[in-house]
Amino acid sequence: MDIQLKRGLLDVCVLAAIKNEESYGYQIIKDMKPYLELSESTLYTILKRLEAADMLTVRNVEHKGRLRKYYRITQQGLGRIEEFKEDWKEILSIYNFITREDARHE
Amino acid sequence: MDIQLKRGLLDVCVLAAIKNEESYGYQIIKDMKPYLELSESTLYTILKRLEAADMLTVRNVEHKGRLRKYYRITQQGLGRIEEFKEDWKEILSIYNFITREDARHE
DNA sequence: CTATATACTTCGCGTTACGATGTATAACGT
DNA sequence: ACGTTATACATCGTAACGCGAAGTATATAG
Repeated sequence: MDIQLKRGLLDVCVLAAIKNEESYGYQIIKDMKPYLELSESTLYTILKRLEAADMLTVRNVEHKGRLRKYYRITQQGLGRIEEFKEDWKEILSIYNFITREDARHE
Repeated sequence: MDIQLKRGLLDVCVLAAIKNEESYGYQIIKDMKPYLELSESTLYTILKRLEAADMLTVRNVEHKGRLRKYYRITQQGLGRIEEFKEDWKEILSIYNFITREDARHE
């Protein structure tokens, strides 16, 4: 899919991935893969951005000698998802504009 | 609306605005305003980009002492709109992922 | 013993939306 | 007569963002 189209969807998508239970980077990528593929560099950048914006909190966990950072969504993060749902109405209106047919040819 | 969400929509939106009949910059902004507001600097950048990509052709017209550039969509431009319709299916799938409810709380 | 999977990090690049600013004419209000 | 708004397009600099490339390090599978 077009890279530009993914923008704006990615942030909310990551929040949605941890909406119901905390998760960590590598797992998030796998969970989102069927819907949206994103590279590791992209995800970890997004996670840092969302943390800076208080959309999620981080918890370090030692797992089989490797570091795992578990991310949990905050109230603000949940609010961001709700905002997206509002924006979606506008997106639909734009979609209708793009796919509308010329009345003269109907 | 979130700026990022507009990306990827803008290009196709401009193409859609001239899909049925040629138009010029200032008019396009007015036509799109109910759906999507964009600044002049943004639009003219997009129009140049689309022209470079052979998505549209330009025709200079003298109108009341002012220059008007009429833009007409090409076959490639129409193809781009069709591509978007394909991408839309993926967008919907992402939307469903974002707005899905936790099964345990249903 | 080598390759793959797991897990997170950093750097640099290219694309892009936009505000600010500029140029120039016509129409409208008072 | 004069100022403001509308018309119409152009350029520049900035900041945000996605991603490929490369790095570090351990565990598991073939």
